Amino acid sequence: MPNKKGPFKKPAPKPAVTESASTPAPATTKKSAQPLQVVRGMRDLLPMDQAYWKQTNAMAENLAAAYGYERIDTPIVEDTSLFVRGVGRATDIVEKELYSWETAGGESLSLRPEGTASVVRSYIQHGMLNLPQPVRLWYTGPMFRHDRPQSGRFRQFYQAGYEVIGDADPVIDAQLIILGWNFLKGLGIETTVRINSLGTPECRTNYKNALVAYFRSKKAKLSEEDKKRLLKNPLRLLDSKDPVILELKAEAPQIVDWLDEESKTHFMRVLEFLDEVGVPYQLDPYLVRGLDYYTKTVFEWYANSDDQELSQSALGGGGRYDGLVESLGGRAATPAAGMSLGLDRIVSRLKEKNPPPQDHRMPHVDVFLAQLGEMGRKRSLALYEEFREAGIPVGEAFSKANIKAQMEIANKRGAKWAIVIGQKEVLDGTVQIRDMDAGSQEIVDVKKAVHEIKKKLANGVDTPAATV
RNA sequence: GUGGCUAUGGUGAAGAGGUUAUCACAGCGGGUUGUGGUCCCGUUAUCGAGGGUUCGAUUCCCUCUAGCCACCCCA
Repeated sequence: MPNKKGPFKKPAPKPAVTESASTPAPATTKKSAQPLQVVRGMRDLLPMDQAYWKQTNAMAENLAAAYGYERIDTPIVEDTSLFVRGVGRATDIVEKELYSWETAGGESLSLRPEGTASVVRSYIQHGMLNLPQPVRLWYTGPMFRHDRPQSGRFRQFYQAGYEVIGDADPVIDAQLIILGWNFLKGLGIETTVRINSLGTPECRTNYKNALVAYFRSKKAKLSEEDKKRLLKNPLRLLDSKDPVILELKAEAPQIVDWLDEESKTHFMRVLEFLDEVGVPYQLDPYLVRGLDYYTKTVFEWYANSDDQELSQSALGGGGRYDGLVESLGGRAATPAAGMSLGLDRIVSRLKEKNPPPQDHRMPHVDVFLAQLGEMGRKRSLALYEEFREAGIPVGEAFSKANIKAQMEIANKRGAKWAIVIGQKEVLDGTVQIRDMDAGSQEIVDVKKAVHEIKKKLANGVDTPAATV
């Protein structure tokens, strides 16, 4: 629609149509409509999975602190040209996966498909080159790619990324790899890094030429698809699964042989650093990555798994991008490197490793208030505040009248004590404290209820914390 | 974007061209009206949406939507 300003724009009042009067039509009006559901490739992160996300996000934050990264948040929406110039026009990410639209003002905007371009833009825009170098920044948030959904592949997915801008030393590359490796290891996911070097743009061009020349000589054997790729992005031929290519690949020139001395040394040193720390890696001469900005080191983490199916997709990746700052308008050539981790995939691994309990657990409380009658309910409502202020985890089911139902909930929530307040207790100014394990009850002055529970909590054996 | 497979209550499953669509778990309500974790009973689906074939479709066909798998590619 040409005039549409955005998804939240209130629709202009239509000339009175009879259908829905003043109230918005409830979903139940017509049963014939397609049920409402999430947009393709999008998903809800449900309560039952939040513990895994929390754990993952905590890891991201802790490692950021441990390695000296500062948090940065950039907008989800950027000028389309940022990604065209940054990620590369001919990449799949830009060519077919970018969520782009034109605003009423005629700007072309896009949802970020990755984080690095934005961070570099911010680095340039805010003159971070005047900060002590290198600048280490980390971020986390949703990314968007209009891809065909599959398991572990969403159109909105989450990444945590770490960027080091302003330093050319190979130790930076190595430490990024170590960080990611520790990230995954800390969550119980053992990985191996696949690593390669693309060299400088010059090496890459030379190599590309050699590669094109090689495949040209075999052109007769190539499929139409591969011929196209030969023209557009010959490096992509290397990760083709086409058996013909796989066969030809064995004889094809390898990038390592085309690296200049400096790139070669850089690469060797990265590997030496990895050896030093004992991070397992695997040289992969065909690892290319789908973003144009990479130079020299590129890498991806793959889970060590006997299940080959699952080990197909990378859990994260990154590399050096020495030319990006300059190509996005930075004043000087500024070396940089970074990496990002796929949180959705990590969370799904975590969940596989530690399946959630079958029964949906309600949040644990120490004390549960069970009330009877209107007076009891009022007194409980007030007492609830006392417990809350005292910092004692307390639960309630004030909307239930039936005490049996309330006791059931108290039990489900793992309360050690239930406090029963009915009409009788209100009149006496007391409460009954029921020990849920023993089944015994005692009568206590209502004013001493909180104090009494505190005492019990203090000398009672610490209840085994019901985590997750 | 291309091809294939799938779609039954909140979840996981079973089912047959035709009177009340089966089972388990969860949820809610109850078991004579002030007490839990066991037990018993009740209750929750116009079988993804739209259309077609048929006397009749949830079951057959088409389209759409979504998920999964492969390709493409990546996180």
